[in-house]
Amino acid sequence: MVRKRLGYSSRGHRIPTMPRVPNSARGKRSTRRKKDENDDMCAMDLLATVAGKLLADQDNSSSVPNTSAAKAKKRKSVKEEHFDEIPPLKNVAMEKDVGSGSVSAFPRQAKNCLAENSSTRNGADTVLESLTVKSNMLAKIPECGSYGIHHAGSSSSAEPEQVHQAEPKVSRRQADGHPVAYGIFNSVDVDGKPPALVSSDSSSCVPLSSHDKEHQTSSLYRGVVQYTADREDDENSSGCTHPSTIESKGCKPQYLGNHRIRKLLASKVRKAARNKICGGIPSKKICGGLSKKGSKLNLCGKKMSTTHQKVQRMIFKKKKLTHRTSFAKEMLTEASGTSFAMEGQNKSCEAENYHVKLRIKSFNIPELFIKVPENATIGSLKRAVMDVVNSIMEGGLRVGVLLQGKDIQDDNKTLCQAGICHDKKLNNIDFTLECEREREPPSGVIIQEQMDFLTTDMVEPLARMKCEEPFPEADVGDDSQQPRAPYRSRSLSDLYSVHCPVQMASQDTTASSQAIVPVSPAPSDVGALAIVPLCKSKGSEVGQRRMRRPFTVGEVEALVGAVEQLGTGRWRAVKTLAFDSIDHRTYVDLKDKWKTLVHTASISPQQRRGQPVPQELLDRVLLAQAYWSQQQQQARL
DNA sequence: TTTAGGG
DNA sequence: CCCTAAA
Repeated sequence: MVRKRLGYSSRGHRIPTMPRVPNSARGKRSTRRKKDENDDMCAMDLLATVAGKLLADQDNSSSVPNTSAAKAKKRKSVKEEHFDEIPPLKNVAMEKDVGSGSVSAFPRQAKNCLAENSSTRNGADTVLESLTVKSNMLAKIPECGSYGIHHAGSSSSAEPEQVHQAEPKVSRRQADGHPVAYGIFNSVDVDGKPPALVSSDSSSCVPLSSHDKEHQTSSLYRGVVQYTADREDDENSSGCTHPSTIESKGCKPQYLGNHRIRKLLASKVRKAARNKICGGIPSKKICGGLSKKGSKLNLCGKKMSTTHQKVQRMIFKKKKLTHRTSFAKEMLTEASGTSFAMEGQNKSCEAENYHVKLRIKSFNIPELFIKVPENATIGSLKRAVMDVVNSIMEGGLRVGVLLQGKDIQDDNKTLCQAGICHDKKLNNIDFTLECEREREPPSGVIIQEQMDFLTTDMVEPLARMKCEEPFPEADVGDDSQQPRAPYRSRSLSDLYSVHCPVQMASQDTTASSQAIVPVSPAPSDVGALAIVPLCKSKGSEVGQRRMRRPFTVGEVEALVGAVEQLGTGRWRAVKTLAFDSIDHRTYVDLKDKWKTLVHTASISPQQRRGQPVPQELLDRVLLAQAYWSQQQQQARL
């Protein structure tokens, strides 16, 4: 019998008579995420939804304004609208110190259409088409990578969250889709030195992420953020400064009537969210000099307002902002000079190691749309902006690397392997900052209050926003080797080791993203996890795509062993047997992995990608696959 | 909820 | 990995 041949008999495997018996019922994650959407929904709605989610974050986090708590409570609603056309009329500059309010912005979704399409601006009043914000921001990046913003002015040092609270809340709903990119840093020098760090002076830092809040990082960078309006496309201007008018261009399909489209959209959203997430927009790229396109998020007012509507439906003005942030150019102290954000240099010649020198001068931020009533104060507007910015940052960031437009996802690959060598020209490298976090939007949210709040003049001295530099970036500078992964370290591995009996192969997950990503720690090893701060928080947003976590050799080994024993039709059992403690591997994942293993085993080694799986395991895969396939057939008969 | 497969 | 039809 086959069994014999395989040696299964020795193990006492039983023949699976019923391969498909489900064992336990543990569910994993639900698969269906988007169902909510109505068919009818148009893209706008979707966007709105996303935006709402994003906003929600803000709400949570934001809280009290420094100035007065009371005020804080009031909220204004800010909505973003999609008004496209609006050229960036005004720029609002936030001055560093000025006290200010925070403004919440809504990210625009890149997705499409939404906002952009609509071209009308509303009231002319509106006004802020584009905001240019210049501020010094300190962002902190929590360990997680989330950024904290500090507001200086306010007296307080606020605890992190507080800073804004007062601000109007923005309801965000959908944010998912887009990642928000913030420009956070100004420049990163490869050398690793962060440009000037600003200490948080007066300002207190407020971590964006509300949850984590605690993190404060040490180094802060200051940067100037400019928002320019760009569309998603904006190509990049290196200068970034140009505000572009946004027209509806970005939008593509406005209305998706079909199912298919919707689906697509949804998935795109999801993806976007994942990647960018918070922002909603697609990730932005950060390019050094070149601008990349900033993504925009749009929040659609419709949904958002739902709740809000409640009270006052104020008239909001819409603003569109796009921003690009060029982070503090000032900061660049050292670097200054070059316009490019990134440069590859050969400096390495020096020797030692070949280091790739990269400079990230600025990051682009997606467009933000804010709606505020005409009678709102400037302070409130500022606050709203701040809010938005904070919310964006709260989520935690993920850094992505694009080489010639292609996203390099293999975190284990060395720069050199990826084509980023000291001796090459690196004019095609882009970095993306994506917001990781997802939160649920509080639904209705606060809009009205915000309004009130607007009224008040609270101007708090938030004046400056400082952005701390995220570690990753810093790292980048330093070691050319892997720009992106600061924390990386092995948090994942650690986790694994803990949970999984199997040893993880050496995988070095360097990817920053991983580091950032929340990993659900097993209860037991929390400590290990700590390293990875993520904000994952509970639910990720709906749309988020899970982070890619390649199977390690150890996992493959465990999978193969389990399948050998249980067969190929009992994934739930396999999960329980070998991956019970590994939360992020669902039985569907195991099934999928098995599928790929079978495929991998059947192709030539040269065609295989990723970390090589020992041939011995692949042989077992084929054997087990053959054996169990036969068993299933017999069972059928 | 699981399986099983296509995408 | 995601998404879903079936079971």
